[in-house]
Amino acid sequence: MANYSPRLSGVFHALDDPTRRAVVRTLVRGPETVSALAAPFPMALPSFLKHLAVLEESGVVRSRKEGRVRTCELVPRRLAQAERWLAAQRVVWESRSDRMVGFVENLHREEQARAKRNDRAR
Amino acid sequence: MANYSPRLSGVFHALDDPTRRAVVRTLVRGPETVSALAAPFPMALPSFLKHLAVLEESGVVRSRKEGRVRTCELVPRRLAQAERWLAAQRVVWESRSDRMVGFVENLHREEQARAKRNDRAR
DNA sequence: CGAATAGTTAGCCATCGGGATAACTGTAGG
DNA sequence: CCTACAGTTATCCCGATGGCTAACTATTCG
Repeated sequence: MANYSPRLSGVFHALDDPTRRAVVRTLVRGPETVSALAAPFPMALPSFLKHLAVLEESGVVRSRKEGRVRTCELVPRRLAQAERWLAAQRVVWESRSDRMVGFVENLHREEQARAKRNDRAR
Repeated sequence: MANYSPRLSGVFHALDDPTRRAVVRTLVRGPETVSALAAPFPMALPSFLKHLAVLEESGVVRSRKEGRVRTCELVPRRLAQAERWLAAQRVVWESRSDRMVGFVENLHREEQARAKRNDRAR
């Protein structure tokens, strides 16, 4: 198995901050410049740039500079990896729940059978 | 919109560490005691307990103590919230991609039309 | 009872994370 | 050319995180 994936850590870390999630929610609608992205936030630009750096380092965002303007865009692949990890856990959990349901149904059937036997024995 | 959700931050933060993800991967298969969970990891127990504390504080894991044994179990709801957030972003991205495809196809049609006009004009 | 088991609490350390300011670089535009 | 604009870099501050050891509590079992 060996599921140590540092990439996944990077993505989840990138998403653990409200500012960075807000940036993602903007970028899913299309590319934006740095200043356009930064505008809604009450923090200084260098502080905001650190968030962008985290997003880029995690691979969630890519950017290129033309003239003095840097344009950022989303890279959906990493988000998809995180989503798939969560889905995989859910699938295991749900399959277990199914077995639990089966287990409980078995208990019920056995209970009925026992009741029947007792009935006949009475 | 106001999507600041500190809960989501907690969940993503809980998942940004490989040790904690490994714990989740164990717990989706069913409840476990603290020592059983800690056994695979090369760290001291108090260090491991901090990870468990993060998982519990985020609401991803719940635990109860019977006698001297504490048993942990997964709470799937929080993971589901994170998964839904990711899915929502993907949906927006994909709808945009659809529009982009339409846009490019339009460009192509216009290009063809222009070529035709030029053809006639020639 | 006494020893082993299962956690827990307390405190120490180094590094990281999110914020700030100040000063700088490079590109447009008038 | 020179000013305004869009980012960038360099530091600093401080609280949070992830690791450790040591010492402690509370069960269980022989």
